[in-house]
Amino acid sequence: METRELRYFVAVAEELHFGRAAQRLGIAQPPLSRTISQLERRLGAVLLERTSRTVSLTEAGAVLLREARAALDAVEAAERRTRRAALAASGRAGAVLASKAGASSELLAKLLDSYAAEPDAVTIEVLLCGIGEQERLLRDGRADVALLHLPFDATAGLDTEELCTERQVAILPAGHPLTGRPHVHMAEVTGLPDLPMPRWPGRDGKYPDGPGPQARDHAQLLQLIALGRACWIAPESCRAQLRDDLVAVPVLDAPTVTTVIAWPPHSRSRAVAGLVRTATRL
Amino acid sequence: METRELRYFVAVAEELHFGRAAQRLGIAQPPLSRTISQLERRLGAVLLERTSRTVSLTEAGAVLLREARAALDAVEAAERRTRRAALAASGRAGAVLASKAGASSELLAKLLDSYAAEPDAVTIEVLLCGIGEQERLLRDGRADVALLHLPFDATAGLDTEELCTERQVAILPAGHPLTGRPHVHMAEVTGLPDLPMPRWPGRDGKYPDGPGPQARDHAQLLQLIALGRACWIAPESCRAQLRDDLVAVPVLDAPTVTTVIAWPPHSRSRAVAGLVRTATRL
DNA sequence: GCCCAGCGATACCGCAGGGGTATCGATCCC
DNA sequence: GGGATCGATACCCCTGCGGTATCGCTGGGC
Repeated sequence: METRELRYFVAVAEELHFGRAAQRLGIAQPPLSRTISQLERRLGAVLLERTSRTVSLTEAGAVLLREARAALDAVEAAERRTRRAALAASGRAGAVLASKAGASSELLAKLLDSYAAEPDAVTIEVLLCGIGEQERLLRDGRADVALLHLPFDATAGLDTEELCTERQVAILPAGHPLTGRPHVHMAEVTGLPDLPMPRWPGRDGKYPDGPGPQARDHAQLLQLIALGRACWIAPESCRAQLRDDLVAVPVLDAPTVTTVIAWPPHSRSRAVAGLVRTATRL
Repeated sequence: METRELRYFVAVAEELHFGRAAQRLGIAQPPLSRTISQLERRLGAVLLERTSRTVSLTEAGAVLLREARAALDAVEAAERRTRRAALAASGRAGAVLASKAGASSELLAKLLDSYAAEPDAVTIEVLLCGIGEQERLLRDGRADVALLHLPFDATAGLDTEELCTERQVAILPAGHPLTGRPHVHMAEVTGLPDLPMPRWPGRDGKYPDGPGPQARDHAQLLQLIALGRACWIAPESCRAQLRDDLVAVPVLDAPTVTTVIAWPPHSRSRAVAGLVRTATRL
């Protein structure tokens, strides 16, 4: 199977429409139809059920969609990592570290400082990204290593080392009645009708249903809390970055957050190994 | 990048010889040279250092070799799993489970029995394989799920669930002085000059250096022990399969062995999910 | 020191196959 | 029933992959 065939199939499987898929791929519809038929013949499996009005995935097609995405990610990763290795050899950027924007910035700063002091340190490019994006970045080679936060991020298929564990705090607008308390419980925070939890967009860019306001990033989130429209629960290390108009109160029964450093299991380059070693020594 | 290019590159990178690589690929040498040059030009990276006598990998080439193998495994897995899904849909085999030959056969039997009793059970094909082979089988799609034994097998890049933990026993020939003891310590077993540990072939098929006799599989191993030429340390569940001329003695300070069920993280099919669920309930 | 063997690169050719246009056949909607 | 929509088919062109012949370089043998 060639990656071209996989790319074509993924396009059709996602669009469920040969015409649109062909447009997306920048080719005409007939060669696309032909390629898919060839793929089906070679695999000995019907991948798509076509009536002349609708296209739908068969069981085997669903499997191939899942597997093809993974395989294409791996191919893309190979390409990106090779390019990066060539740059590294010629003295340019060494590795890319992905971290959630706004999270654990002090840990990140300490890590980068300590690593830079290592004798064989290379340049580390930092890629700040959205929630849950790190796994994809690692899989398709845009990043070599990432900081994840359990239990929020999935670590399936990644190698990890634990770095630190911390409790969580509730972020509330200054002046809210609860801010006078030395600590609170989950139920007291999640049950506030006037301060619901904001909703985050999922991977598809859509917001889940619910009562809370919509927030796209950290700045919006903090703004919403300051405006008295929402509250939030976050690792206590975020206290260092809090604005004056926000107050953090420890939540006694919130799950603790563990920050881990993660990398794709088979690709432990010198730069990644050095970063991991430095991180575990912090 | 097309898989054809990756296959070609891997062949050259492994042979470090264009002629032999071309032969292995079943093509002539010139198109191979051309394809590699094109690949290098497109990546903007020198992958191979050629003098007219020798070929060697550059840094970037080593990275691509590693990544290309992973990517090709993923593509192969996509192909195999799709074929299998098509067969499953037409009522044939449902999933392939890999397990070390001769290991934890009672657990395996219980698992297969319990799973078969599930309402939505499909046919499970069992693939008995050699030491350390399971990871590769899972990665390239020849197997969907495997039984692994920690700390011997690597679980990097796999999702796992623990099934059971057991102590280890020393396997000795009947009549050996230590067989009268209720238990022994590691040092007493590993230090026996007359009963060294057998050597196993690695992934490359070669035997490591050392004093012990060479063994290729379980039967040979047991035969060697019965002959008084070797001893072995194994999980205690293997007692059930022991021949009369062998004796198992608990080893107090041997590391415990944990059997886990493992599967590739992104591909949790219905059959795999069912097997895992059944296994954790045992 | 010269020549030959071995190896990768280059030049050139033929054709399989990937991509394009035109069109057909089927289905849904008004 | 006619038009619109969509995937499949027929046919053509040309890219690009693979083949053969050959070159250029290098190391080793005499």
